[in-house]
Amino acid sequence: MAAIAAETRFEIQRHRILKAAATCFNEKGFSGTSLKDVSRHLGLTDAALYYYVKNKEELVYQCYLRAAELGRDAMDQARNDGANGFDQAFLYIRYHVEIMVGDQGPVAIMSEIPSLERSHRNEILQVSRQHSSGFEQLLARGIDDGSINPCDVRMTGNAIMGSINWIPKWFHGKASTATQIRSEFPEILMRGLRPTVARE
Amino acid sequence: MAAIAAETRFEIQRHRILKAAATCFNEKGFSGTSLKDVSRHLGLTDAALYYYVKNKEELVYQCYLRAAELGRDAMDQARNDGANGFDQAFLYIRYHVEIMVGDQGPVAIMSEIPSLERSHRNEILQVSRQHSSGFEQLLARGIDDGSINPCDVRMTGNAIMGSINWIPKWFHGKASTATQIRSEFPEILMRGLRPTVARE
DNA sequence: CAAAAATTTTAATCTAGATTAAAATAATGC
DNA sequence: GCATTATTTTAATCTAGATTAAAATTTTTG
Repeated sequence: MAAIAAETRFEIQRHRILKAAATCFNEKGFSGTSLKDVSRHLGLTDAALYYYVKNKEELVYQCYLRAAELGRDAMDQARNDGANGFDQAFLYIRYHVEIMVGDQGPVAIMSEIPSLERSHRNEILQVSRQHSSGFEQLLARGIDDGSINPCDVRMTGNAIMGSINWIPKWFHGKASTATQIRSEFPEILMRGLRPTVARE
Repeated sequence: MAAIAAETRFEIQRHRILKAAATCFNEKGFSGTSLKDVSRHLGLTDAALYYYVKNKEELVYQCYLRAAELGRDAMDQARNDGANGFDQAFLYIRYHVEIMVGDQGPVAIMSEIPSLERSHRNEILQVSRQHSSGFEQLLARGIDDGSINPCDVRMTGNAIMGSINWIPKWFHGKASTATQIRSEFPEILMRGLRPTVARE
């Protein structure tokens, strides 16, 4: 992950393109955004994009791949940093939210998987499933170690991931809102999971 | 809402079309689904759809409109049936979830607003905002009447609505899952909002 | 600075998919 | 059963947008 070596001009530009594409995809969906939409964001011509990606499908694929990688990083980090299941889940949410609203820039939410070509689709789906089940495991661990109140981890996971995935639909880059999301969302999403105080 | 008068053949068919369209839109997005995709679901030709709607944009518009109306109904009902803020919010979630997984059939999540033509877009956006703020009001009422723990209603509302809106992305009609969602989601989404037991 | 390599644009082409008009078929009222 | 109306299909047309090749421009290197 740590790229000490300076990125080449090519890599930088490619990166900018992915970001612009992610913004557009989140707003209008994959099929709804034309390559002109993307290139306009960068002051380029649509044809120029082909110097960086093979075609439009490849562009989404790369966007989704990046999203998947960032998600995986968040998961690794959370597992590493958290002391128990609750903390790990909490941190995972924090890191994931950071990805959605932070400087890593707009991340494409994976909402048009069917548009990917078969092999790409399978790859993304697989990573995505690992991801969901990874989060469910954190919850399960928390229940196990007593840091999380027993619950249906599958449904709870779906609920929480949905909240996060939907963020780009209403968050449009306003800095103060980003701050709010960062500081409140982890608590909001996890507050129902604290173990109830034992009654004596 | 209660349509005692039998629907005409035309209305029935139109309704079937909207449902098929909603299914497709949720899977591939508005721009990603062709009219062939929709008509194939019904054993029709793409051209036949034009007997029922003016054009493709009108099709999304109708889908979104229907979603908005159902949402409004859920809100009215919840306000009517609930005794306090918490109950109303809880019921709203229940009714809304029912819309997403129940027999009213697939409802198009409003994820490609920008594709609508200006006037339609404004209308849908307006209804949608009323809707969000209506839910936030329920939460505020709950905080007021002591049935909900003080919290940021804006962020909490966004979190909850996101969870619900994302459902179609992972729920694909399996009856047992629908049952699970129905019975668990309202509790999952509201469990963090119960007022903390007063300490004495 | 000149040559080579990298990047971008211009100008076509090509295709999927929206849309329409006219023809064909099915349903309904009498 | 016939005439009328409702519905659907067939067969075009039309267009936006993806893609490509060749030319132009910019950047880098020695």
